[in-house]
Amino acid sequence: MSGNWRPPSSIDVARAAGVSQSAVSRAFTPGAKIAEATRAKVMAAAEALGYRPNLLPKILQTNRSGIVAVVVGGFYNPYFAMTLEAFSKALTAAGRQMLLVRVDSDRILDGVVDQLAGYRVDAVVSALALTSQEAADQLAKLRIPIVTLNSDLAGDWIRSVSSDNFAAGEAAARLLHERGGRRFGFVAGPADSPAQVAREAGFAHGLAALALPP
DNA sequence: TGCAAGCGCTCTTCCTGCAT
DNA sequence: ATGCAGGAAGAGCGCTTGCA
Repeated sequence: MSGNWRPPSSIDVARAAGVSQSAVSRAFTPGAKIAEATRAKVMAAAEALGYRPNLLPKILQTNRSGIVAVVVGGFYNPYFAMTLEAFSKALTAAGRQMLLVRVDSDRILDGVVDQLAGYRVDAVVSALALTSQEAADQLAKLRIPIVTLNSDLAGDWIRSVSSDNFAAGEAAARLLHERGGRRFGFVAGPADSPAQVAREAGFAHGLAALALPP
């Protein structure tokens, strides 16, 4: 294996086919005007060399990669796997590709914003929450839309699917009380999870409203 | 159909200023 | 005079696209 090896470029194909590099580009561009004979020569040369167009320069020019980053915190939850499968099918059907990014945190994706910006992804989808305004601003500056869960941050480039965790906590306290419960415990989730904090606060508030000890 | 500009980034080369 | 560090400038990457 030579360290200097590189895949064939459009220039290599052009040289082999006896046409210009731009003719090769047109041959691979759907709808571009090019004589059938020229296209056939280009395709034959491309086949012989094993040429496949490099998408990176296009990303360079258009600033659009066609890639949607999906950020996950782990695969321990079967719900994530099911969601991923459905999501990747939908993306493929829409002519997009999926970049799967795993972060160490189970709840917060702020730490990978730099990385995502570097890949020039078209959008970010995550079940993790975006918690810092700084990270949100960075994505907004690059005009990268993000769809996330349970983020309080708002902006033109952020869409968040949220549940009212505080109200859910209150409702849980009320329901348990209605079913005859008199002494309550709370099995808490991770302390750095905004959803967990809101649920716990809502639960405590619900108990207080019922004049019950926490 | 070909030429050439331009996209954003990295790497290399060249130049300048400073310390020894 | 020499060596080093830092900054500026230019080349190169592979492709698309406007124009001739």
